Amino acid sequence: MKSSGSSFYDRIYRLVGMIPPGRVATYGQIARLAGRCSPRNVGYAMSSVPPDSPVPWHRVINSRGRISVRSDGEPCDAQRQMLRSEGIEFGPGGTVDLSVFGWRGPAGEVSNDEQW
DNA sequence: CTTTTGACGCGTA
DNA sequence: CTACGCGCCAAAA
Repeated sequence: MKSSGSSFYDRIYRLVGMIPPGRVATYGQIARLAGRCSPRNVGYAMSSVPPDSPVPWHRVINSRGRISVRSDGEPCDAQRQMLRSEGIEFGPGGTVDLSVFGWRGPAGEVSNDEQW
């Protein structure tokens, strides 16, 4: 398979890449699944996500169900549109109902066929 | 090698 | 509901 072993970043990308459409995961969620309980690293990893990475980073938002903002200080409008396109609805203020669109985790995706 | 930063999480006020 | 501070780990300079 692949000479992975890049770093724990690769783990983040993989977890994010397994998020099903119409679902959103939080940084803390990814951080926990990644094995490291540092939500900051997840955000940092996302920001470090190269444009050639097949990682739907737009499906990763903060625990409050809000879209994160970049260093620019303004959230990516495109991200909100993409999530909206996937069937995710935003409440007043741009909040997402994690109780409905919150990703249950790899347990709800792994079909025993997905290998790491 | 050390230091700074970084798309966060959570508790408390 | 919002605002502030602390904690966390890793990568980049």
